Amino acid sequence: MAVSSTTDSKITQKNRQVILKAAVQAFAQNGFKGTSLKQIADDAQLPKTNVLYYFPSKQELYLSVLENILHIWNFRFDQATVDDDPATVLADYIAEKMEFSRTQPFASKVFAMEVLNGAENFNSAFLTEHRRWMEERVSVMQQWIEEKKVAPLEPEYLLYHIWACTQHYADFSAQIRGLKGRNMSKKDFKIATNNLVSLILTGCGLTVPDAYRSL
Amino acid sequence: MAVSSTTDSKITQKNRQVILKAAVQAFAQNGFKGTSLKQIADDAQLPKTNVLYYFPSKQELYLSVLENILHIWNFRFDQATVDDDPATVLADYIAEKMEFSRTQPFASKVFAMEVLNGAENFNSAFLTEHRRWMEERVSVMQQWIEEKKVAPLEPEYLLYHIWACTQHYADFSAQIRGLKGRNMSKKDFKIATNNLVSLILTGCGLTVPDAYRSL
DNA sequence: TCAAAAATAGACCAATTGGTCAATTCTATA
DNA sequence: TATAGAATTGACCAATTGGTCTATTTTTGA
Repeated sequence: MAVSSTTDSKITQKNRQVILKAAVQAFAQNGFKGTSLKQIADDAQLPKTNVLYYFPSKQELYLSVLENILHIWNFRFDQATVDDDPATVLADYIAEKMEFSRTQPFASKVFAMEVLNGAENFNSAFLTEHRRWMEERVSVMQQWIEEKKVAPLEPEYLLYHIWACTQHYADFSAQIRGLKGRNMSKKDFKIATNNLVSLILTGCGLTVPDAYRSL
Repeated sequence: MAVSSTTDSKITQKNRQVILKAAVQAFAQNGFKGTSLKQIADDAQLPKTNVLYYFPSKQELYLSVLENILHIWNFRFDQATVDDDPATVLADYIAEKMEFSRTQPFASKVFAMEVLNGAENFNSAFLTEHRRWMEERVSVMQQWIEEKKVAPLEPEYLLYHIWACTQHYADFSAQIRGLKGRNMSKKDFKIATNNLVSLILTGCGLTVPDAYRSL
């Protein structure tokens, strides 16, 4: 659904992408109910009727946006096993999620707002996959703990904390901008990432890899 | 503004509170634009006209809700000095914020959504106070670091991470519920708090106080 | 007790909303 | 080049929105 099928014409593909891009930003700024089709159409520089030509309804458009986001989300999930080095795996995962927050803040915000509003638009396929992923990660981390490689923290909560911190830089960028007086630069993100990696890895009893050492 | 003035009658005070309570939940679930006065009125079991009798407009009602939240927010900010024990101060602050997430999830969600949507409704007074508070906390933590009591992490980012993790349990409760299959109990919050305290304090090179030890 | 003020409430309004329909223009291909 | 299908577009519609106005009821305090 989310991926444009190959049977679509060039024009359809382009217009659908233009609309989706405008929609992500609009939904991120005003939520589902707060966003009007006119606003999306204006942003996409298309008449409103055209938006409804490419997406049957506002709800369907929103679901497409959401599906795209979840697709990226899952794509980026790591595939670590027990034999990998916990420090490297966790540090890289944190860095990857930070990079997502930096480059795709609107996607993160739409996801956040959907969850905030009750997450009633996630389909059961996503939830199933999400749970399975979680179980597998928890299992790997539990083995790390048994092997005394990682401090005995609940893996489930550790994952929540990693998500919370990394997504915070996208979702709460307005608050950070207010405090800093400016938007976070690429360099700021680098510093934040290293600080976060250091905090969490040290908190887990791990040594911080050299690549994340400068503070 | 947010605090009901003493000149208001009993009826006014009660009705304003009933409306505010309904409004917090409604705004948390649908955002500002997505919430209708009719919905708030129905939740408050009052005719819509009555809501507009107590609050001049939807915008003013929203600002009142926001001001109440910010008031609580600042109220709870700690007042630690250099001479206090970093471990105790940070652990208690984390626990306090977790308790806020547990008992006032809707307030946290409205705050989150306001920031998510650009934080354009925060008045400059809040921003000024927010910045001042931040500077003072950062200053205290920097001195702790200089005295080698705390690991050399950027205080600013450490605070972001504490906010992110603690608020996550309110703002992303729907996601956690989806993964856990149920809402978090009081006991779950206790476990999450101890895990978080352990993670962050250890990450800062501090010893976890006994009160937060059981995992 | 009784009048002034506070509170309640229904009827109503203009603006915006998501969405439909029919007419027109463009594009690909046989 | 002719034509079928794809794409564009403006006119339009019913429903919902925030908000006003006016009339009625309830409460308060001299």
